[in-house]
Amino acid sequence: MYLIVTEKETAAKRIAAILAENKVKKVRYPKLGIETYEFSYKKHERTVVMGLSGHVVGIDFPKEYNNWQKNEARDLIDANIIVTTTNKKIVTALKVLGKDADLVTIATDYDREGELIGVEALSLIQSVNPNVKYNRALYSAITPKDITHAFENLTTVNFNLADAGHSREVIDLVWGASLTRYISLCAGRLGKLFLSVGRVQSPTLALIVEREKEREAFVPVDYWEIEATLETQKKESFVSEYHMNRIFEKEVADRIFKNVIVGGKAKVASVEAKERKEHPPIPFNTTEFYVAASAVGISVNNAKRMYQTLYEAGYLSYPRTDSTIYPESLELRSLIEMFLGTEFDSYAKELLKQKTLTPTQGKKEDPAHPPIHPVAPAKRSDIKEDEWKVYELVVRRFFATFAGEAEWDTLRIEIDINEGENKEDFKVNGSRLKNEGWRWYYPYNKPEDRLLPPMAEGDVLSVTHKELFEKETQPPSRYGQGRLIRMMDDMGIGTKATRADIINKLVSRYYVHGNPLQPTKMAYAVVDTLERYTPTIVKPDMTRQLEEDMDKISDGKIKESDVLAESREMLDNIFKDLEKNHEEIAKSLQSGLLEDKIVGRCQLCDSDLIIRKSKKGSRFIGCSGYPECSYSLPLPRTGQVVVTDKMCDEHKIAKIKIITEGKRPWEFGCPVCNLNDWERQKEEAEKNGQTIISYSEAAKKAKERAKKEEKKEKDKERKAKAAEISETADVAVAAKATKSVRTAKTVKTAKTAAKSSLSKTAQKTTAKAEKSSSSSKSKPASESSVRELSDIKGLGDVSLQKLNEAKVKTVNDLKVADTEKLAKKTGISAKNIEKWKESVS
DNA sequence: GCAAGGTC
Repeated sequence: MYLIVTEKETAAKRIAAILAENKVKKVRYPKLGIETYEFSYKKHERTVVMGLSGHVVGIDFPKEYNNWQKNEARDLIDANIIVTTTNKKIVTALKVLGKDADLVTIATDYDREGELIGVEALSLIQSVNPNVKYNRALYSAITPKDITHAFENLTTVNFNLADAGHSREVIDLVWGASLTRYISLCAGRLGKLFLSVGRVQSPTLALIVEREKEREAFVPVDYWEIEATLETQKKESFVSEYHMNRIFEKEVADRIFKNVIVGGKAKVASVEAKERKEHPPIPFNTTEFYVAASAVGISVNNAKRMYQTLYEAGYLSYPRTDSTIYPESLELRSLIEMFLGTEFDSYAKELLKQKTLTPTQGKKEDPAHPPIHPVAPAKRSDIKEDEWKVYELVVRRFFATFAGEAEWDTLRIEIDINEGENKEDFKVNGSRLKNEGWRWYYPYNKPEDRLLPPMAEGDVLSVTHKELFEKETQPPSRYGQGRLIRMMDDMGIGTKATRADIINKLVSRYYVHGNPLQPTKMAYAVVDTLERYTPTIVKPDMTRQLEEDMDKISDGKIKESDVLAESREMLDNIFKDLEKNHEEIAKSLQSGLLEDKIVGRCQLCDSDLIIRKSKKGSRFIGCSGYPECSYSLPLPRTGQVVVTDKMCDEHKIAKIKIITEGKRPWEFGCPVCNLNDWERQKEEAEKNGQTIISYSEAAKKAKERAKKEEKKEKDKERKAKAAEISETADVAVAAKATKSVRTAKTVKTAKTAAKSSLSKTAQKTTAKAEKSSSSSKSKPASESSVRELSDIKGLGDVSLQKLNEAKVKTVNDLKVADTEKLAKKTGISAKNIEKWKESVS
């Protein structure tokens, strides 16, 4: 039998379809719990393709190292490393099928991890079939062209490359686990609250902490802006601004403002007309996709999840790729043609008018996967509304990469207000999109036209209004998730498949919270400690060095064992230093821990208010002046308490956020406001003779209120963001125009600008949203038709089996199951379980 | 209860 092993199930299925000369038989192995694809290929009458699920084995320390307190963290450096099975089902299947194989082709992804995954599979097969022959297939896209070429040019397995991958595994485990334990033990944070350290997560955390420090060190500077509304002879008005946007001296600003006289005259000093061209965007890779999704208001996590669903449904290409260059084997024209007759018909038709398609391209090539692109046309009704947004984004981006430049006419008009000594230089910029080009296909974040009345040099204008704005410079903004992922990509830390997970990890370790991301004081303390004693692991250099070593290993210039020995020696030296300074490190980590607990100052005695634990284990906010002062405030019973940087204006105390894994964060808000609310409710209840509401019930009500408020705030943010985007675009409609609302028809005020820069797409999607929500209302039957677990949307076969194994076999089992326990047992995310529960409740 | 890397 001829066995072909791929990295994932979908690749197995598609490769089988391409290679098979006759029909492909899908073969189920109920005992093994897997499926394979069988057919005849060349001289191999029985050819079997089976898919793995990425790595099916991993590495770890032996069991005896499991106890954190019993072992010195340092012992992990030279501890034995064992191979563990991470996917039992597939490992068993590999052995069963491998036994019958006389030839094996490793057809995993064409990259380092792919080679390692392939060698892992091969070793498992060899353990039951030592003399089996094997070779390797290399392909960059699963197209007939690429696959047939790969199987007609089979090559050898690159063991050096796999060794390189293996060295990464070992170094990551040894450094990560030992430092994680050391830091956690030092800080006294054990169990669920341990503090983690790693080659990728720590430099990422350092980026966030550094930015926060910059914000704290930022000293705002006052500046002024001046606007003058001007009117042409034809009574068309527009808003102009002082030629230097920011004026940093008050006296200068006052002088200019004084010189601008309402009712006075101005003159057009110069009119400069230009043309500006915007290149179409490059194809999406994973990073660029996340960035674009974030920019249209889809969070990285949601983008990732929805893309995965669309990929599994066969609508979109493989989600994890670095490539921004379409490979030659991709049949671009037919990918566009498939949209003829769909709702993208007119776009496809327009593109197909081109005799040759010349797509844009970025700089990165990924030998394993092509850039993100649509692979099948979807109908709106086929997929969920949110998923459609993602699908549409991908399709539109794909189209845009074949489209022409967008062309803008721009105008820069300089204006003299007054003449002679009192002359002041003002200016106004105008812009008009002359030729939409790619922006027709990809209308996201499109800057609005800013139209100006016709003017020529020497024209006389009159001043109808003036305004002086006092402002201050703003600290650098915190990183949003999309931006952070792009930075990680630029710095070469993490991979396309892991960057989003790394950020989630920082969140679940309580190092960061919110979006944009804000670090806790604990994060400061950890980063500071690591920077001081083990700077290697907080910098991207460690990854760079590792990459270099791995290249040498795969080139055969150096042995894996030598790299590992050197790495272990380095780590051992670091531990010498750490242990020497043990007490100081413990102190600084613990003070970080304490700082996270300070909420504000006590209203009674001005000491610090601190989050504390009662003897019974419940939390509360107490005064550090206790026992002299016994001021206290209650807190919710469960969830991690996070002190935010938002202050309650009334009580000068930090607002609190409660984070529970797998749930949305709860904006608890001001603890004093919450307590007051409760007392008010209690009083009222007493007056009416009702049962007295408990504090936790009151807190629940507060939670609902907070949710509403949060939503309001988010809407506000979104609007602000839209305005910001149009402001930052080169020839944008400045949102500033808002302040001078009294303008005439030719001037778009910021209000309309903001509204319209949410743009037609946004309006369209709201319209769609309304439409589809009414249509879903009309068939509530589909909701109640969830009788079995398999009816639940988003619950696939794999999860189903995991649930079955955990004895959750019916919808009711799911309803009554404890989310967190079930998550632990099955390995399914609590979030998903919660989602399914909601869908059946 | 440790890492990062695959995949679902």
